[in-house]
Amino acid sequence: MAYTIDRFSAEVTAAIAATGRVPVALIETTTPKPNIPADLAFPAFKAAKELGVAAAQLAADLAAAIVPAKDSLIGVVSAAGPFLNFALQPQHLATAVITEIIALGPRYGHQQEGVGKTIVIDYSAPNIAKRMHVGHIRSTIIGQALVNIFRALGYSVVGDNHLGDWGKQFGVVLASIEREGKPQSSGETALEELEAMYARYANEMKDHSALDDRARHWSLALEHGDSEARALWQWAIDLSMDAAQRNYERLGVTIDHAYGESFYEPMLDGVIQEALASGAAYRDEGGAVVVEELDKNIPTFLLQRSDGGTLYMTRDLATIKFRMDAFNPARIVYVIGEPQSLHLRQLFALVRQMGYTGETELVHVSFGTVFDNKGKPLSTRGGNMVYLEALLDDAVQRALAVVEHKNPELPAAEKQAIAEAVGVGAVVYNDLYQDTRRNITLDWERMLATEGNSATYLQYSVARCRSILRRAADTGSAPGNDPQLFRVLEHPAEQQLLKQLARLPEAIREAGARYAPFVVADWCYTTARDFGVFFEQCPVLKAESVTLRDARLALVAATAQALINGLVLLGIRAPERM
RNA sequence: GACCUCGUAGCUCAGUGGAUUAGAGCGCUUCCCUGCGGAGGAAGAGGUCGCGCGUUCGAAUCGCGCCGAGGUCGCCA
Repeated sequence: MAYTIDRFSAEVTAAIAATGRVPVALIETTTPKPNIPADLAFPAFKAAKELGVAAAQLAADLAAAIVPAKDSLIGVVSAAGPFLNFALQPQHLATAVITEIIALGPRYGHQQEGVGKTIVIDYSAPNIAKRMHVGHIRSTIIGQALVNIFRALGYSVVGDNHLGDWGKQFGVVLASIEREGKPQSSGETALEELEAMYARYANEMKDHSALDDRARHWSLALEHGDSEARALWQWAIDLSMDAAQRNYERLGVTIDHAYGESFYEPMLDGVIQEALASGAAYRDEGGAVVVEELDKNIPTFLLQRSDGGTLYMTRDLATIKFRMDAFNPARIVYVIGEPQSLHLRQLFALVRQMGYTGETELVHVSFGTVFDNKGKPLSTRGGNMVYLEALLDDAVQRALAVVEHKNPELPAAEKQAIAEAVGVGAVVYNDLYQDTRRNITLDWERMLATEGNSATYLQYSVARCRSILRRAADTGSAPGNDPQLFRVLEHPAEQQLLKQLARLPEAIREAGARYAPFVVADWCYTTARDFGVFFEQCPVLKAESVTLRDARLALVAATAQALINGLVLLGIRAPERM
């Protein structure tokens, strides 16, 4: 599928090549800054240097030599110093963009680059026996957005929820249950009790080695299939996943698999043996399996404890082997916090050394830590932890209050649904509107803002579009569908909006290439702003002519569609009205 | 000590080699409802792009060195 924006780019390259003045290899075009009145530019510096002429002269010669065909997307071609500028032909732009959005509907922006390739995305990964909190929301939300984006790019995406359901930490959970008894409550309350028990135990464990031994004992019992340990373990998993599932549903998160760390238990011996056999690891005097000097910047780490227990790293190693066998992916993407970047560098270095991954690309999409408004990291012990369910509930309550104020006449059920979409959307957007690598400060007011660069503003823009279309339908008019009609959309605000709509495919590609959902978020925001300007300057229902009205209605419909497509990728719903 | 991430307007962020005005939002100062949703739009004030040296015709952008913030570094995950 060649989108309008791609055809324009291809036509520009072809037009330059057709002059015979510049070798094709030297034709690189760039998107000019917004203040430049052009849509694509050819900076002539390199080519001019290569050809031994002045850049400005080359640009001027090319401008004179290029004559776009009548049906070309290329409009005005001009030289501005050393730059050769190409503008889109306004009428052809309008026709091409609107017809392709109408034709593709929900698939507008989707493409084929990933067809035939598989990507495994590892995300969310909540800890069993704990509530989900703001620390988990980032991986969950960013991961799901990446899943959506790569699917839109045509990849076969396998999402995997790598549950923290194993290891010594779980031994601590079991030991604390042994000591204090199993919580009798249910749901998040039971998880809250488990967390408190865990915290008490872990705290005392630091000074009492007997407690530490007991935790290790339970972790080994679990590994060895002890029935009591397994029964408690399964109970904790069911309890935790029920709670997690409620959060996932609200967030629009669906994860294909949830193998969890425990799934890899039977494979751990095998990978340890392979690591030893390959020479990547050795067993030291104490019995621990050590990997060292993979690279001068990779510190030594362990694959097995001296007591025979396995580690996070052991399970991650087995996980990669399993994923290669099961999915043969082109890439495996880990959506995990920045503090784990060393762990992943170590893991990646080891699997490459062992030859597990071949051509497969291993990627760490890291994200920053969440801090409270005083700049302190969120922690259960610090008493400033924010739990996901409570966060969502609070956001929805606030949204509901606004809906009640703005649109009191709506049915109660619809108001509730709107509040859910707006509240949850705000929380989601807070994690997606900026580069994920940054640390974020939990600023309640900023997060739940309904103005400016916010989810609410994007949803509001869609609602305004829908409102116009509803009113049009009420009076018997409808968006035009004759491509020739759209040629009348020559107003600067219309042209600006059309160009922005044309860029969605490009934005999705870039978001994928950079593992950066914020690129899509940014596109949505810019689109909403361009629509806002159009809305002020170009009356639709009261346009000067029926022709113009119907063409504008089509532009409004196309805007709503494209904006919704972008929001869907982010996991944000857009209510019909709000 | 080593390594990783980040440092752009009062605050939150885009901009990741190109065009004599570095862009948004919030906040601040003004303005726009006899037109489709004011959860909107327009205008203004506000910046030594952490600092220095270098590479280049050209650097917020690339390299090196400092400074500052956050993080990590064999038996947690």
